[in-house]
Amino acid sequence: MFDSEILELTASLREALDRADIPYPEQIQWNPTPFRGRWGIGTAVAFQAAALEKTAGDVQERAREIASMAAREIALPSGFELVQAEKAYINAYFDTAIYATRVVDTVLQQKENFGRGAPKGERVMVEYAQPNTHHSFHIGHARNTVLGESLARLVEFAGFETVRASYPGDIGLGVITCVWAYKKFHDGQEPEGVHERGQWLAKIYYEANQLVTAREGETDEERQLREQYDAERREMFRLWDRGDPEVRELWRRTREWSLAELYDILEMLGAEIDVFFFESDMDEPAKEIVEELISLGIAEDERPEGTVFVKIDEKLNLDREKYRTSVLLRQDGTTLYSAKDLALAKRKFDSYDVDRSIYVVDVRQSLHFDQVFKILELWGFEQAAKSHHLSYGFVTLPGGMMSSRMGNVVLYMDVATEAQRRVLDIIAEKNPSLSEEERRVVARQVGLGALNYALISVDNTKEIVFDWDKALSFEGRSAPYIQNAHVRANSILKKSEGVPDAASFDYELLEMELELIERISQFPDVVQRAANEYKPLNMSNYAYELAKTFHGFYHTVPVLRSDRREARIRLTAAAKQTLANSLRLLDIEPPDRM
RNA sequence: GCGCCCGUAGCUCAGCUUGGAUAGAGCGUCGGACUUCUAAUCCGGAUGUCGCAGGUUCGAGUCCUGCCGGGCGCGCCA
Repeated sequence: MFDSEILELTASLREALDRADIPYPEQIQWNPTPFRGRWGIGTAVAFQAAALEKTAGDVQERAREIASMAAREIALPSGFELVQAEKAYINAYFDTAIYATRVVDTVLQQKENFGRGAPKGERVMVEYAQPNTHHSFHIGHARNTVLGESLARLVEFAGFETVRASYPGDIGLGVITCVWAYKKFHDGQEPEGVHERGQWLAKIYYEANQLVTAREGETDEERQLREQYDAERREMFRLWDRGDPEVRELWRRTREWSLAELYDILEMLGAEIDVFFFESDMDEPAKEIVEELISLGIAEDERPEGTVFVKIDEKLNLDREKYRTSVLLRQDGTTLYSAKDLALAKRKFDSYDVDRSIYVVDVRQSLHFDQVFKILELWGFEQAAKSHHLSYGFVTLPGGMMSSRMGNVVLYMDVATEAQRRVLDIIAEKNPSLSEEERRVVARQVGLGALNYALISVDNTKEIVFDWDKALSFEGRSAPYIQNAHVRANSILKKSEGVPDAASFDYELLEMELELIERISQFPDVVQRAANEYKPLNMSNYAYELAKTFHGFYHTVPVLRSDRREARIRLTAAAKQTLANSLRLLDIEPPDRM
């Protein structure tokens, strides 16, 4: 927020060093000073300068000399009240009256747009929420969706034109296995209720997989039956591939049940998807693309004896195996997911003018996406360089991996329901004055928020072992902690009867006021950083720090009954706004009461 | 065998991409603060070979190399 002043300061520092004929690196890096109760920036450039001189003396000693000389020589730029050397660091302290006013005024002027970046002139597509149909949405899918939605909000807010894409896996042998079992054992049945129906279908999926999976010590009879079932489902997949009307209709109907459930959950999660791609729609284009790749000499065709594949390492002339071989078509000519992802990527680039393409998909598919991006590169798509697989570790259970096929999953709906139930319990105890309606709203905001925060606030590279109490923590480092800060700010503002139009911060700010203002001022930079690194975790860390600072402020700095009432009301309003903006970028709602 | 990821306090994790001032949180634990702007909060105490070993550097939790431990992946599942 203080770019021009920092530029001026840097220029002044450069001049001072030039005059003394001291070498220094091209980039002069300023960092916040680490001292509490003071607000400024510092640089360690004196160390680098001393090292660059390469004289025989002690670098530490020389760095101190340079720092104190430079601090003396620097003309005090506007907006700073002091430049001084501390050890070998050159520190510049802000004129807090000027900056406090600027920060608070900016927030209150820009409101929900505070922190929004300038348009970047690039279009980003974020693909997330790719659950398979005929399964049910579990907590692992929730991690994916919340991560993707938060990322989409971040890149959009940072200034990218953003397209949200979902890519449900609505076809494949797994899907057909479920359709097969439905027809064979449950033909014509259909339970009431979107989620009941979806979960019922997921149960059939699980049961079907039991029937076609080999068990230890099975009898000949059992084995025969299993092989018969397996043949039946594969036959059904072939019929689907040929467009058999009856199979297609059965598939379409059951598919709708899963999609209805998905749409409902996406709405709960606040994810407004702009475009749905379906795996089944990529089937035909994928076949065409494979033919093109064969004719270009990129893919090799060994049908009917073998498959169609790309030997990527060989094409790239790598001597080590890294990207290996990607198989595009089965021996029988049916498409594999690699071929379908190539078709999807092409559609994104050609029909949606995407400059950057982000895929939020779990870490198991890392090799797959490395392969897809390399094939796109070989094929001549320059956007391949700006395609990024945002991988994340899976959500496991204390007993091990979740698997729809094995039927041991924690369903998102169950967690969401329990989360809201727990919030209602706490409200009953702590805030019984809330109306029924308010309780319902708060339970949703806080319950779902807590879960979202638990999923975002762990680095995407790490696995999450799902634990009910940890995922639904309402204390400490959690969404409710941050939401509570927002509620407290709101509560002060409700009693203040309006926010003054202007106020001066030209007084000796208390340590906690200063920290709060400084923290608020960092928000726009955090937005940019999180968006550039595709890392919602940065924002979740910031939101917690901001809330922590506000809670500290709340306890130690009186607002309404103080002689700095006007300034502090404005500061409280700015804090509330920044908390709200931060929470929204995390796909968490900021409640006014809780 | 090859590739990717992880290893920081008793537990769960930030910090590493951009090297910089005493390595931080939460949970748990011990002790304090509610007739006060909502205690889903705050304040204080205790706890660290930052996996190990080298290297680069004035300076390494952060960068490089090797090793150890764990996870995941590696031609017709997605």
